[in-house]
Amino acid sequence: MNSFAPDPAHYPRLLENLNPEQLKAVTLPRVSALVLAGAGSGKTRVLTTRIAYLIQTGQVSPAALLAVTFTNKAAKEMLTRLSAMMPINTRGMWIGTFHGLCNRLLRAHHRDANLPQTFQILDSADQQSAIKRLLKVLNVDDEKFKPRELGWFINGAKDQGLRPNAVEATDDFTRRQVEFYQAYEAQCQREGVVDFAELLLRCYELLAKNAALQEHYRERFKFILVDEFQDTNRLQYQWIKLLAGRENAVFAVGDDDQSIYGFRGAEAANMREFQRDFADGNVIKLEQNYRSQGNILDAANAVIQHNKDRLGKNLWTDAGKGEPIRIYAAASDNDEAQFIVNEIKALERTGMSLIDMALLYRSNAQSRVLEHALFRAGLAYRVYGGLRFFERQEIKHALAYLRLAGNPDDDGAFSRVVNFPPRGIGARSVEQVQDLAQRYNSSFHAAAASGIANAEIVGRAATMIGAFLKIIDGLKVSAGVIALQELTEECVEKSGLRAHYLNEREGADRLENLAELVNATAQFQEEYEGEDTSLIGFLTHASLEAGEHEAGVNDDALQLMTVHAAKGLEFKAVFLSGLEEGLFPHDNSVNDLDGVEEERRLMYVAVTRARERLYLSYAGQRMLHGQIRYGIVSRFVDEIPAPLCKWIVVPERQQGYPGGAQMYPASRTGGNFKAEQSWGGGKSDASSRGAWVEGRDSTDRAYSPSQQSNNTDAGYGREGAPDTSRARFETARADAYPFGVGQNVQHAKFGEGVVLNFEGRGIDARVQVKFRSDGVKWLALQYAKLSAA
DNA sequence: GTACTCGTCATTTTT
DNA sequence: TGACGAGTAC
Repeated sequence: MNSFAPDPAHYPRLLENLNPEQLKAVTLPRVSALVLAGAGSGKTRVLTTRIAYLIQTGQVSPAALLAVTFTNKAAKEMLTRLSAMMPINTRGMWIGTFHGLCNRLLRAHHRDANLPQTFQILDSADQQSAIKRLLKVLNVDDEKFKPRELGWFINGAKDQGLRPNAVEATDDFTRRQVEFYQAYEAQCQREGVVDFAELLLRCYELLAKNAALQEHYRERFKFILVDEFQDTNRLQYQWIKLLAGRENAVFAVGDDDQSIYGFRGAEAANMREFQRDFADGNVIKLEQNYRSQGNILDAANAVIQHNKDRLGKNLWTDAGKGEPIRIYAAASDNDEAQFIVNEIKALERTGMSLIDMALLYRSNAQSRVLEHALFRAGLAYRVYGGLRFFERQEIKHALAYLRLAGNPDDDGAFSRVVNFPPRGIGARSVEQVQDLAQRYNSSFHAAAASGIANAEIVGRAATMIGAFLKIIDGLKVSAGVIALQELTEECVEKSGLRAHYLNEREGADRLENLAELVNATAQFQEEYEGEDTSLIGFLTHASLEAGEHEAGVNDDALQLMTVHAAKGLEFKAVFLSGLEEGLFPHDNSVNDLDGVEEERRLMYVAVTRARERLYLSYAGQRMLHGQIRYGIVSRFVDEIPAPLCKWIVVPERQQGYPGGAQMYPASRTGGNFKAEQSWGGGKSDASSRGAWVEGRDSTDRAYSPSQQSNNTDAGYGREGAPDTSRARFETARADAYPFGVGQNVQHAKFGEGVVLNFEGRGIDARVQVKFRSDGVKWLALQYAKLSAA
């Protein structure tokens, strides 16, 4: 009997506690299927349980199955769960990221793929420098052709599966870009390096063009499982189709409502295509949510229902309604931050740990104000999405030496460290080497060597460059003799990196990281024992898994991250900040429908991260790009049904946050709102501070996060439920400006338009108007002849 | 080679 | 506002 034969004593337990849909998905026979898995519906569980089930029932051997994810984290998670479910050696199984699996295939068939066995992988930063280098060589104006944009162009084309000759170029600019793309490909090929997109495209072509290989792998992978299918781009989907052929079963799990990576080429439309191409009606919806309480889920459903292009899905839970969603209209960004701080402290007092709370925002720039407030309050926090370990400057430098040890002809690595640490090889000398390399059509290293030999490089430059070459050659010799860990140590030492950082004022951290790198090599050797522990293996690992070094994950700290980064995670309490038009949805997205729909999915993702408590907040004014921006509440807040929400009103705060009361004068709103208490003994003219909230709706109920103790000193006394938030902002704003947002106006020259936004005060006041024919414009109120229409 | 000044720019991001 | 890159001055 096979080692993967069913174990009746074991596998029924796998299926325990699955709901009917999950069970159906897990136990599907060998057919293709699309599993529409809503947020928190047990997606990963279904995926891994299916794998375990297939193996344990003997339907497939571990080797005949391929499961693909987007992130290393997801792949790892799958492997971990799998090992926990059944005694199995997951090593050698084809479970990994698209890039990881493609890398594996390309290494195995490097000849057929026309790559050196030791090909190196360029990460985004490496790719950028490769592009810059090429721009110099080709003498292209990098003002007109920006490296970043060229990168997008190239990656975009590759993500579509397009080689230069297949890219349609109807205008001159595009033609130039295509030319550059072609030159870039030639450079990469010459240097034996491959960027991320190339990894996939090259692998796709390998299988597409080589019938024998295609046949072999189709024969092998009877079951293909895809995670986060909505995030696949065109090329990735083609790759899956190619591997699947007609026979194999593709089990695709995804959620079109959580497609938030359209901007980097993901095509949620692949899900519809998949239904046509594969599913034969096998669509399973997982709609029971095990994460969030009812109100939160209802809010998420209500928001996402505003999107038109959906496959259709409605989450439900039997967990009960839970807490209302708390919404806070802050006067300013500082006020918002302070509110969040106070609320977090209050939650902490109820016994919730910081680690169970997350503070989310749309864009990274928003974190500063929040961090500042958290820091002042002495709350531990951790910001996700910073620099990753293998992306640090000193690490990249050390890796460059390692790469040169493996392959001295790696021009990217050569350029990076030829004069780092500084060894007197200036820009002139480097240029000289590059020119020679072009003339000889050789690598920088080879050009430098012959240049010195032929006395084309002379004097001081020759001495200095010669010394550098000597270091590289020495490392190369060592690479063949000593183990990876010693080699790394030698790199750090002989390159002079260690000495350099020893002298640098802020070098201590860098030295520590370099020591950590040496540790990482040791760890790598251990972890991958018996596998490819070579230098190349480690370098590949470094490019493909840039940041698995997550320090301090276990500390009890509040988690700060963008909404994007929060996808796939869950927290007891979620604070979603900056819910203002222009920020979320972001300005750059509001002009097209697809853009707004993706933003709305982002909102959906954000909301569904919360298990028990969800706080939404927005600020009437915020510092952005060094200027004060006046915001109105996000449309997404309006899309949440009022009965699910509780509006939190804060009386004047002890310290007083500038811009609060003054911004929203009481005069307009009638002022029958009176706070009954003063919190913390400050001047408590709450009528001016709170006046912009319509008093008639306030419930005057004391609020505390626990709902157990009244009126904690977190400082919130009231909750109100005004009709709509947008209206409130307009009322307030009407004092400062003669027009309200949303109001139709008439301009002498531009004609009819609608008011979108305001900026500045007094004589600086400007108004943003969208005109029917002339688009969106900012007009100075002082000069523009605007009248109400 | 480094320290400075100036200009520019400003979603989201994994591999 | 503030980060970063390019260019300039020593």
